[in-house]
Amino acid sequence: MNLKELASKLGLSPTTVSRALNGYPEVNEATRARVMAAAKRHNYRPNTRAIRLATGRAMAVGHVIPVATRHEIVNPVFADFIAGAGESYSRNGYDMVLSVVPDDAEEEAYRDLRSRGAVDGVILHAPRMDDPRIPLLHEVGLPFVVHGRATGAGLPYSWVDVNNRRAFQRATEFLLDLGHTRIGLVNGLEFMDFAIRRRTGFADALAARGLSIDPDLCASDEMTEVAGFRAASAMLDLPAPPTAFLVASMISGMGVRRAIESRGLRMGRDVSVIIHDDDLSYMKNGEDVPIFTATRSSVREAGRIAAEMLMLRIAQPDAPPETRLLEAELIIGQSTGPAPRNG
Amino acid sequence: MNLKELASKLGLSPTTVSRALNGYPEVNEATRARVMAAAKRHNYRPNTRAIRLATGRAMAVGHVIPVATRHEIVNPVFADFIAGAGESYSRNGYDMVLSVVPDDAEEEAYRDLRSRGAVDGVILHAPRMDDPRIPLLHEVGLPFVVHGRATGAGLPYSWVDVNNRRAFQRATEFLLDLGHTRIGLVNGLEFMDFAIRRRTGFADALAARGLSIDPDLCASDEMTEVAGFRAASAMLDLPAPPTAFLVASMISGMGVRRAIESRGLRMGRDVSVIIHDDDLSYMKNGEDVPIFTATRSSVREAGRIAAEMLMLRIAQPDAPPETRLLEAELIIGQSTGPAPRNG
DNA sequence: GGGGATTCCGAAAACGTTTTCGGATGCGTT
DNA sequence: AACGCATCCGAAAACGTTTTCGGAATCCCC
Repeated sequence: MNLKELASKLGLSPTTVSRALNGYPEVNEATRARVMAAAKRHNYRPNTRAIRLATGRAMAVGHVIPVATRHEIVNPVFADFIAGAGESYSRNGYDMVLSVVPDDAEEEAYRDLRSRGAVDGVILHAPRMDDPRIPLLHEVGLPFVVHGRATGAGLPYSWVDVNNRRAFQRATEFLLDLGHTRIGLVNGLEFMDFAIRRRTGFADALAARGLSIDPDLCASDEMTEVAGFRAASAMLDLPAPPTAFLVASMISGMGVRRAIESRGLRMGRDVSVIIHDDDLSYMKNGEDVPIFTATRSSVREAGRIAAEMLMLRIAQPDAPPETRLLEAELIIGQSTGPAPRNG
Repeated sequence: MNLKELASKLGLSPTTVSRALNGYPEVNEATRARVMAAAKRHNYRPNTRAIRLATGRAMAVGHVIPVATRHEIVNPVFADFIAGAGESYSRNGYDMVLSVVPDDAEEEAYRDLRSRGAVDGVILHAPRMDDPRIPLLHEVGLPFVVHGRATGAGLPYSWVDVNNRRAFQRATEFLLDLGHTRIGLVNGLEFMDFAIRRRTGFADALAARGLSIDPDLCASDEMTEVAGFRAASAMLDLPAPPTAFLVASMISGMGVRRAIESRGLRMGRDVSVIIHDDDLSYMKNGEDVPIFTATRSSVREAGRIAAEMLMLRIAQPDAPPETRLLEAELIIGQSTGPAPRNG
């Protein structure tokens, strides 16, 4: 059932039917009602392909996800962000298209999406320092919103991000208040912008108490269970091991916990741990009482917000960039306690 | 730069340029080369929207992911499957569109995708027993491939699945061979088809040794860390606790491990654990030597295969359904050992 | 009852491709 | 020289909408 058929069934022109369905004012309310009823009865749905060609809009937004060797982006955090964004899209009649490409073809993928006219805008994931994708997207004129920030990007752009610096600063202060002075940082990859900011927050809090970073107590790696285990193990085997850890994610945190417990130590008593909790639907940090003390910020909510922002930008491409800084809350769980007396 | 402009720049008709670029034989090789060169020079890319309208194909496949109350599908396993499928799609010039909808609107979402002409086919996720979506997709005539199987579906359909029954049967036999007789099953939700099959494999192996299932040693819940912890805790607190666990996923397994260790027991010595390992990129089961003994099957690979199958079906909608049963391998890690003498 | 404004609707162009149908040219064969 | 057959190319229709432009009623107001 297409527009022409529906129109002839109603004894109207396609023009009028189209206008009736799209809420244009220049159509009699009586005939509009008649058209609506007929459309519902024959469950007519306008052909997306034709709409897209006629209007010149794709009514779709893209997420390109690089894959393979270097750095794995397909992680649970990403999945939850996507889910949040997807909710916003479908509420607004947009489609979400995911483009999985080898990581050396990412820039090409953006150009491609743009010139093929497959999407109206994109979300940029996992920004790095001086991220080349930002000037690229400006150049090709594709509206975009960044999830995170990219230190060093010359041009202004829209972003939504968690206040990572502040979150880790507060977490560090909390540990310091408990008497911990040797704190291990199990960070994400430090070419990622968020990891840099977290490290800064960590360093700032230490500096404010006259302490400085011990390079032996800093690790930077993928946020996997195994990497967390490896990093924590190395630090715990030091002559002067840390009494507390600041950890980049829930998953890394599980590895850290395993390292602690496999040495016969108990988390929360012998060694304290604070993680960053993205509030993932499939990785809840406990039920009523949190397992880990954590800095928490829902990445799913961030996805919703980023999507809304992007659709707004698409509607008004010349509006000034919008930014949104989300504060993480510090929630107290069972994984922290006062520093042991004679560490 | 569109086709008409490129054609006039070359002094050719749009027809010829189109044919040259799409490899049709009725064009002189010399002019084809000239066209190709010009296309590359002006980096012309045909407009997807126009192609879709002209050819009547969407060159896109859909994944609808229900979200909200009932059952959370946005999990790491899903993410890895998507990544695998996405690789296949982009290699073949297909787009992947994700439709995130409230779970009571899932059927409507399929009808919508179909009648709007937004996709050429879909992948069906997380099939349940007597899944109503299978007859629905048959009815609306949308090519599809199921990830998993749905016991009770009357009509034939294409699927790719892991041999879950056999995997859990083998794992159970392995534990029995080690002398374990009280084995706890920490299963997924048992309205999901794969969970039913795993339970069957478990029961079959027990029955073959003259044992039967103890209802107290069976749990069925979401595959989260918390749920795994809860289930294992309950069983370990039984008067006659299990000496081994069979666990549905890596994440549940971490909860089980936490339950074991929080009781001062050691996994692999006091209590054995076998998990199912989907070989997730972000949840590797150890590096060189696996942490958990596991039945392993790459869900990413399953995604690749399912995508290939779907694109084939789209090309030949009348071909008979194709099926693909993947065997899981049993890999030995550090989480299993002989049953303790006096359990 | 004549004028302009308002209301409602339709014909046709446009979006950028693919595809059908046919036409022109050149070549080999009789 | 006539014919058939490849070979190569173009005009125009088609895909299913939206949108522009205009036209015919009807209404309102003096």
